[in-house]
Amino acid sequence: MRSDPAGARATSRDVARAAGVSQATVSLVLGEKWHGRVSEPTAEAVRAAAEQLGYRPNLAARSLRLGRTRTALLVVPALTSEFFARVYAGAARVAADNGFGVVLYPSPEGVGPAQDPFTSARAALDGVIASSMAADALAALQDGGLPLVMLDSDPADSAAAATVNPEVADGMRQIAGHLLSLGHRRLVHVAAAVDSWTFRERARSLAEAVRGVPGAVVHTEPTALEVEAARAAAERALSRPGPRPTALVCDDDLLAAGACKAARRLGLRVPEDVSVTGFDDLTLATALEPELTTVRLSAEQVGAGGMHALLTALEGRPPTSATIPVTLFPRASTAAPPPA
Amino acid sequence: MRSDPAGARATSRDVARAAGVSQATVSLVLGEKWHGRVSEPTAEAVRAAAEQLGYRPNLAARSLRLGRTRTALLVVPALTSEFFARVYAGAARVAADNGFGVVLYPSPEGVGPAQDPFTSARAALDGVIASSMAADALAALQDGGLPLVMLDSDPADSAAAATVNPEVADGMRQIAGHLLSLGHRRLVHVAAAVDSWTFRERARSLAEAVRGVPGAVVHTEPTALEVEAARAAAERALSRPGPRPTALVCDDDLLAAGACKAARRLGLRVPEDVSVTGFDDLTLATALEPELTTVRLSAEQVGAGGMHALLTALEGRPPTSATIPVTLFPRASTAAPPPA
DNA sequence: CGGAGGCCGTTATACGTAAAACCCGAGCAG
DNA sequence: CTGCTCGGGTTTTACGTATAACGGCCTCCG
Repeated sequence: MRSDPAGARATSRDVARAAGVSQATVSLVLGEKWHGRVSEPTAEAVRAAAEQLGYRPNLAARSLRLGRTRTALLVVPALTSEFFARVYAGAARVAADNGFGVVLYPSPEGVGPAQDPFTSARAALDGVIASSMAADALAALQDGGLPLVMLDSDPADSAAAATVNPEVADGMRQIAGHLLSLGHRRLVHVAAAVDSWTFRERARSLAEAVRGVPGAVVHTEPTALEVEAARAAAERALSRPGPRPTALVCDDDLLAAGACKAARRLGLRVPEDVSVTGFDDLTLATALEPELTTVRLSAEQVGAGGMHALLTALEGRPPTSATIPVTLFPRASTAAPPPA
Repeated sequence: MRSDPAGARATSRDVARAAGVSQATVSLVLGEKWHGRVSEPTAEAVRAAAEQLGYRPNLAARSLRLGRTRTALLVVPALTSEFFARVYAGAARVAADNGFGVVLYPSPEGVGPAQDPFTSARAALDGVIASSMAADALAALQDGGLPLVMLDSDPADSAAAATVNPEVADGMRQIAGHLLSLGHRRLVHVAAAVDSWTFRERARSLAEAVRGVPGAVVHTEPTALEVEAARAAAERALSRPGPRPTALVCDDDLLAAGACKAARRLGLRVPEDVSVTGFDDLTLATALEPELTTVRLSAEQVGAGGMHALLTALEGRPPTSATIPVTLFPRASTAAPPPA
């Protein structure tokens, strides 16, 4: 219900005039804290006037007045990834439950000059949640002087901030265990060539797991985070001289899709000739054929945990450090290696 | 570079004090419009003080003062879809080129009470871009009194607003033409059971195209927008009594993935026994095997077009109505039907 | 020598809201 | 009768910024 000639939004003063009260009364009534301060008939008149004028509070003015905004900024490296969309969803849910909002800032990859997240966010902020950021990007965020929560990032990058990290090392250990116990010994790590904590951790954990098994080796094949790049990388790895690897351990489900394509192009069947594993358990994992053996890493839980951590930080409590468990989902893309 | 004891952010007045000038001068200098009003040494002193104090303008105060915010709200039905992430990317790019920002509002599907996008957005807004919204949701957005641009929505829902629509009807016509010319006559439309303009348009266009060819029929099988639901739907369609359909026309790539799984579960090969087509050309389309024949609908262009339309609207010019062309990408998931 | 402009700032103000401080009349206890 | 409380409001103020309006001082020209 709006009414005014478009262009001029109604202010609380307009509502006050229409209801025959002062602006302060309008603020009290609509702020829901008028009990015992305003009589019911007056309150009702104010609400009616507000409704009739289509009044919406000016958020800028409110933020300015209150000094806090009940708004968090979520910084993600890329939005096109389902993973970060899910992180957002988790954070937004917890935020909504606590009267907060979440504004998204996809840290631009080359879009103009490196912009300042705080001003580009276009909203006044109470705190920042940064997901999967490299150390330098984090440093910039810390200069904001706002409470900071790091998700999926190296705890060493900022000892002071709260962190929420999925147990990726454990996940990779489970994948390695799964493959090794199936009898695989020659593994390829189709590794995301991205400088971030998660991927470093995945590499470290895989190497460690393999090191514990005599005769097992892992060759690392780096790739960009795209299906085609992963296909090329996997094809390289499968075509190298010497005995063929029997398992492709991919840093995420998208790369695993590329690996599957590589196998097929070389005339190899998955999983009979070569096993493939993913990571994250996105929609893609079960959309592919065969369905991917992967590790489910609940991005929603990461986002939700991040928002919780931020809320406790905003209450002045000391930074927390949470951890999100992961689960192996053995599916159709892995099997025992072919007989030598 | 921040310095103050955390908690108290530096204001322009603090900078002024540090630089030995008035607050107005700080505003002039940092506003880049000081030429001929402030001497170079003074300006330099201000900039130095600002840097040293880690000054960042208070966005709420600035918005309040200026009355406009150079910020647009993008309302999308769901963020987990790569499609909308791309719409955002396109809009954000154009926005950045024009000194604007974009704040995202994923219209929640059941998250608490139907929230008001304008207040939940947490930012003061200049305009709204709504993507793929149903009529009732659009009506709510129009009450905001802000310039509105509709993407991928029924132009009839609001004659007044600007629209940017991909030529989905043309896309579906191309898909139908492709299949019909390959010789297919018994089609199934694996149709998204979502009340929105695009999907209505796709159904309409497909029906129309088939109607023009004697002996061609299309059976509609509705499904939720999920891989598993689509698989079930496609399995139903392929198992119906009577001659088996030879092509599954899916409303988007995700549904096509489900259709492929259905075919495989029934022992049918794609494309030899049954052809499958997608829509949108997301990453998924080329991650699958076989790669999907699909229609590329540039979500980036839709987003970019939406932002352009909003910018012209903000200049007071009359609402525009743009259209985004689509292109058929014939790939490996379609072939001639098997001989009867 | 006086006034008209530049030049380089400063002072003052408004944006819309929330809330602290204040105010007034009525009821009520002492 | 006086002074206090209390309900039901109003007046006032502050948040931080951008900018319009104002004004000293120096120079230059008539």
